[in-house]
Amino acid sequence: MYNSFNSQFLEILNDAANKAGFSVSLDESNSEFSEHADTTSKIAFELASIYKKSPAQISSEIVSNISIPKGSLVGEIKSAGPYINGYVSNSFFEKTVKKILDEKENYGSGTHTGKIILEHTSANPNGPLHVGHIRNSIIGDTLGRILKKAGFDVEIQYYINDIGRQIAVVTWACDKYPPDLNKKSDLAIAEAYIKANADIRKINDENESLLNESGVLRENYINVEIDELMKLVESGDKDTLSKFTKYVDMAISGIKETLLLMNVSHDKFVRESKFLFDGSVWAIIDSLKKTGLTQYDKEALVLDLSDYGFEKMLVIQRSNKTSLYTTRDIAYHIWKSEQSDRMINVFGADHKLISGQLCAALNVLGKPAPELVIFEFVSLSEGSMSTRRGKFISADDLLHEVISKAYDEVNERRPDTSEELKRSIAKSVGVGAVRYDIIRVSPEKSTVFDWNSALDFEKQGAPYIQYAYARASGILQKAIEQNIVSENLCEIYNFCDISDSEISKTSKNSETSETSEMSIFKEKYESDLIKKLSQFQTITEMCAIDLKAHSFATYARELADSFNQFYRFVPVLNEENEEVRLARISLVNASKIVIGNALDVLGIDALESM
RNA sequence: GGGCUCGUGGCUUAGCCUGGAUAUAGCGUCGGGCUUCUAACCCGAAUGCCGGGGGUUCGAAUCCUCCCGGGCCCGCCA
Repeated sequence: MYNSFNSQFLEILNDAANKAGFSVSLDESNSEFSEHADTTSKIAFELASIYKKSPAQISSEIVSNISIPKGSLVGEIKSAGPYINGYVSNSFFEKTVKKILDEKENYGSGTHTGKIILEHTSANPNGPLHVGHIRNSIIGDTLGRILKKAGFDVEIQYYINDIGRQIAVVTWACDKYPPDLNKKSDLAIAEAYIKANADIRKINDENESLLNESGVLRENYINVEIDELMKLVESGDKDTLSKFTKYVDMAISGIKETLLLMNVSHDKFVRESKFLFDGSVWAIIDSLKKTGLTQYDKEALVLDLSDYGFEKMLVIQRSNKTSLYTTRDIAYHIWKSEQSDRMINVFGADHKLISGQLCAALNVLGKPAPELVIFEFVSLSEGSMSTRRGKFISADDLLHEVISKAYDEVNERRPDTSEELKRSIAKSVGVGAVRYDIIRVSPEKSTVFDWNSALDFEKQGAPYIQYAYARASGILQKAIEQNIVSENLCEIYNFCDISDSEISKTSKNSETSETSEMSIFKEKYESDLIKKLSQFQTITEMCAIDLKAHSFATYARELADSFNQFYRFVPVLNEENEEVRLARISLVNASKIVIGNALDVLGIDALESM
């Protein structure tokens, strides 16, 4: 509804500016949110230099030519120095609430079109997800939900490295140290992987000390065996391949369990090996050779990307003729581009260089490159996390600790509720707290994980928003119990019914109106809340276009804030006037719908009570 | 060493792309509010040379430049 209001504002302003003698054509970029008004335009600044007048003078000249059509969502337009401020009309409020009640869970959906393949998480199957990985998962998942809400057709993929060197290490490791089947499968894989890496390091260290004496570097026999495994798997050796697959599947099933716990889902899990065995990797190597930009460095095939600002050659095939992640990734992206209009990848900052090279290589081949959402690292106070070295905090540990803390909280507040409900609320609150805490910070900020702050979920975080939803539910529940409204909450207040087409009809040919229709919503807390509700779609689309999930988190918090203030100051069930009471119940219902939609976009459970 | 990125009250953080009205919010601190729809709530107060210098501009947290500090990357790993 805010979108409609704003475009009407711009239309009126455009007419007024032309009438005042300024030749302009205003679009969305000429208005913005403002703390001083419901919308504002800075167009006077732009016109000032052209017409050699002060911005304030231009602003007042435009405003004196304003004529607001009857029935408009715009109630008033004023100049404030150089700014031109727009305010909603009284009818805006009832129309907004009505629209929400009509559209329910579809309220706020955008009209964007196009197929997007969004890739996120894609962590190596060598262990459980850690607190760094889930920043990727949560940013990716939330972004996916935002894009879907904005109207895009989104397919979410997890790209599984199932044949790379690290998986050869996993396979070697699990052969030597069989994974403990009593443990969660991804953790069991990690334990073997960590031991194997320790073995490799130990031999390397020993070799280095021998090198000091003899000057000849001995080959690390484990690396030799791992190289052998890679050659076997690439040649399609059945036994080796089935071992790789077995361990990868173990890790992935554990990872999926963690993702499920966090409300993160993928539509497809795509295996790297697909692009090796269907021959596309070799086809790409051939195509790259034809560009004339490749050469051999020793036995390895390398690609010259100096035209794109990359100084070093990009290796696309090892000297032993096995393939590399980079090359398989090029194949993957070409495959994705063939079945989508846009590709978006969520990557950690460590992938910045390689993904830049990937885009350059795709460009060399004349293929579309993905859009990148890069997030900075989550580290530990003692340094970077590393699965290989076993230095990480698993997502499972974090989630279980937070859920357990949430349980204590619920137990204290609602000692009488059933054990089952308490556990369910704790899970929703705990997961929500983790998701919100991660998504609220913009991705380019690097962070240091700290148990104290992780467990001390902020007051105005997910539980705050969930609480606002639960409060709305509580009022509606009571309203039904008291027989004020029917079970299905239908037709509880009869809002004036003016369709949008009637609005635009009147806007063309009517004179300036007094726009004096009164609104049933007279309290400031009501109108502030409704204005926030009306912004849902505008905010969602802004976040979708900018690929900024964290801005949505801010909006959701502000929305809850507005509702909590309304709740505190405006009586609903206790309101004496029956008509006003029904209107407020409608507003509570509308708030519940919009907060619920916001929580859904954030992947956080909406709770009827907590 | 080179490239990328971040630096905003005690702590965490929005705004920066696209310069403009008193710089956003939370935590913490201090003070107030439950016989009224769940206090996981609400209200109020204090706290900022927006890392530092220089520049562009009528106007800079925002653009340019240099410097300082943190993070990431610079593998025939992914």
